[in-house]
Amino acid sequence: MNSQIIAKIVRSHRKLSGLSQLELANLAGVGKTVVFDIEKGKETIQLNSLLKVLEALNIKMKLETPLTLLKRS
Amino acid sequence: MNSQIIAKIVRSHRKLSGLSQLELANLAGVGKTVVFDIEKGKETIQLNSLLKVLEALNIKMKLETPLTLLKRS
DNA sequence: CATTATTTACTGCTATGGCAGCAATATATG
DNA sequence: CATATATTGCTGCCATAGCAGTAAATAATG
Repeated sequence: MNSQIIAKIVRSHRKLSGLSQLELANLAGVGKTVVFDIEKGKETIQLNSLLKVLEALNIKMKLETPLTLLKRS
Repeated sequence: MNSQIIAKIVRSHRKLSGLSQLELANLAGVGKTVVFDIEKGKETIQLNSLLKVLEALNIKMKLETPLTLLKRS
């Protein structure tokens, strides 16, 4: 997982949901620049901004660990 | 998934790996403040910083989407 | 209990993320 | 083709993330 893959997933799901970047930004409660930057693969976006956008798109983040402990959504 | 859950996962896995926060920070190539902040549940951590720390702990981030497209690790 | 190691907290500093507004393309629609 | 909408790419500004250094508090060890 890296910012480029996140970019593709966000963009494709935004398109599939029929939202513009501005609409998604408003839905997620972030500025449009954040959506632009995420879809551009920016590595330095902040976690909360990314999580807001993912939540607006109904995409869940999961962490997969070698030890199968504490896996939560 | 939120920053509090990420905090718990990072802390528990760091402990299990026998690393201090400073050692983990050095391994991950970030400042010690970043590890402190992640384990404190800071929401405004930057994505690349988080990804570096997760990678150092061998934790993979995955995105789970309603449409089963583009799932990659 | 005393000593060491670790974690937490605080500091000032620098770099930059996030923001709105505007302009320029690019895309879609009639 | 003409118009409307969406996107990308700028801009300056402000807030703050990240940094190293230090010190205090906590935990671990002999």
